Amino acid sequence: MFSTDGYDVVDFVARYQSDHTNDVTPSAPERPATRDSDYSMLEIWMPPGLTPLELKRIDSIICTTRMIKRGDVLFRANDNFQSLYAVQAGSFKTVIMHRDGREQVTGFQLSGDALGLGGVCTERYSCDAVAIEDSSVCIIPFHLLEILCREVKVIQHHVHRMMSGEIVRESGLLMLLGTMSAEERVAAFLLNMSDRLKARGYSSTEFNLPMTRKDMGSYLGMKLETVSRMFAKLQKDKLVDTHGKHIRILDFEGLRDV
Amino acid sequence: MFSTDGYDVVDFVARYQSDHTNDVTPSAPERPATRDSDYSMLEIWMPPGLTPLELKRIDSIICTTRMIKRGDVLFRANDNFQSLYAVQAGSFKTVIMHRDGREQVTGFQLSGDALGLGGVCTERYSCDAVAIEDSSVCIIPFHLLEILCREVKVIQHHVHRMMSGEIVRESGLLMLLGTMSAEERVAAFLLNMSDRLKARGYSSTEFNLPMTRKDMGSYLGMKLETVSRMFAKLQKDKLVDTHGKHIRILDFEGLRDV
DNA sequence: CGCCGTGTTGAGTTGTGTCAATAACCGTGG
DNA sequence: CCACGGTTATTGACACAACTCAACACGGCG
Repeated sequence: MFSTDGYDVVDFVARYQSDHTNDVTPSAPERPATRDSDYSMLEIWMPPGLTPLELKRIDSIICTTRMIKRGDVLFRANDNFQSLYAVQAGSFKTVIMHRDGREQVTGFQLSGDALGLGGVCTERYSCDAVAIEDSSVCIIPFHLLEILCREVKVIQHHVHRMMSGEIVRESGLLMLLGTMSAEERVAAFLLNMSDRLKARGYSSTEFNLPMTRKDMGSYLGMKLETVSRMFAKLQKDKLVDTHGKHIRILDFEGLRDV
Repeated sequence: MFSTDGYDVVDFVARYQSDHTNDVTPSAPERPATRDSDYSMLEIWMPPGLTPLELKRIDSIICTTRMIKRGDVLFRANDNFQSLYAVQAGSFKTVIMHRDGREQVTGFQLSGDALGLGGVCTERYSCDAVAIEDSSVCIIPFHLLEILCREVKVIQHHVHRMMSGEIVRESGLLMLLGTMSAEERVAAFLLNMSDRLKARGYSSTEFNLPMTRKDMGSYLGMKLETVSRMFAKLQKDKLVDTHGKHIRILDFEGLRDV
C-alpha cells in the first residue's frame, strides 16, 4: 500500500525515450523562449506509440511553460480552473485548508506529475499548489485536452488513467493515515520517495528530500517533532542514515517490515 | 472540508427529474427483467439536457442490473477491471487491505454513486466493494463508455467530473484523517451523511446509518469503541440523539462547530 | 427463548502531541 | 569570505487523547 505512484506517468517517459529516441528530434533549432517544441514535455505527459501527427496535435495545445519560484503558488483552492499542469522541473506540494486554518498536505508532485486534476469537478481548483523548490510547469488548457481526447483514443485513455491513478494514490494515503503508526508512515514515505526518485533517474538509496519536516508531518498526519523522532529511531535501528534533508537508505527490507 | 459529496451525481437526478420529467417516459411497458430501459439509471448517472438520441445511445451500453446481498462482494481488489458500477439501490463500502491484514474503509457509496473508478488506472480494481445492505447496481462496461465519451461531449465531461469528484472527495478525507480529532471526525461524518441522504430525498435530521460502528471506525481512522464514545459525547452535549444505527441530529450548528 | 453479532461503558496503558530549549543550516549582505 | 538573522531540525520532559482489554447490554433472528 502507498508504494504506488498512482498511474506512473514516468513509466511512459522511460519507455518512450528508449523506444522512440530518434522519432522526435526537434525540427528546428531555434524556438521562442516560452515555447518548447522539442516534445520534451510530451514524453513526460503522453503515452508512447503516438504517430507524428498525433504528437503534433498534442504539441499544439501545450502552449506555454511557466516558472515558479520556491514558495510561490501555482494556483489556489477556489481559483478558476482552466488548465492542468505537468511538472517539468522541480517539485510542488498540494495543500488543502480547513476553515479554522488547519492545513493538510495531500501530495508532493515531482517532475512528470500532474497538478490540478481536482479542479475539473467544480471548475475551481480544489487545493493550493505551492512550489517547494524553484520549478517549471507546462500548461495544458483542459478544454483543449478534452477536444483532443475525443479525437485520439490513446490520449483519452491516458487521461482517464491519470485521473484514476490519482484516486488510487489517495486511497493508499487513506490507508496510511487511517491505520499506520508514525514510524510505519515515515518508513512508507521514504520507500515511496525512493521509488519515485528512482523512476526519475535518481539513486534509490541516496537522495535529498525537497520538503521540510513540517510538510512531511502534515502529509503524514503527524507533528514535525514526531517526524524528527521517527527519523532518529530509524537511524538508531540502522535502517536509514539522515542528515537533515539528505537521506541514505541502508536497509530496504528492514524499512518495509517496520 | 469533507462536507463535499465529491461531484454529486445526485444533483443531476434532481435537476433532471424536475426539468425533464416527461421527456423520458418509457417507450414500451414490457421489458426483460435484467434490462431496465425506462432510463431510471440514466437519470442517476448522466447529466441533464441530453437529446433523446443521446439517451438511447447511453441506454444501449448499460446492459445489465445486478443484485448484491448484504455482505456480498461486487468486486475485489486486483480483479480484472471491465466495468464501472452505479449503485441503484442499497449501499456499499469500499475497502483496501494492507498485506498484514489491516483494513481501511475508503468510502461508503449510496444510490447514484459510482464504484470502480480506481480500476481504470491498472485495469484491476483497486479495492474491494462490499454491499452493506441488500443492493443493486447497474453495470457500465468501461470500454463502451470510453467510446461514447469520444462521441458525446457532455458525457465525456460528465465522466471527467465524476473522476475528479472522487479525487476531491478523497482529499477531504485526507484532511479529516490527518488533522481532526475523533469527535470532529464523527461530527463531520454525520453531517456528511445527512447531506447525502437529504440529496437522495431522505430526512436530513433523522436517518438510519447502514454501516456498523466498526466500518465507521475504519473509515474515520479510529477504533469502534472510540466511535461509540464519541456518539455518547455528542449525545451528552445534546447535538444528536442516537439509538444504535438510528440517528437524529438535534443541532446542526453545534455539530459544525465541534 | 436463547443465541450471536453488535454496541456500550469502564479502567488502565501508551503513542503522539505540546511546550520549550538548543543546535544546525541557509541565504543575505557586509 | 565570513558574520549574521531567520528558518528548520533535534531532543527532552510532561500531558492527554485514543487504544487495549474486558465485562456487560442490547436486539434481531432462527
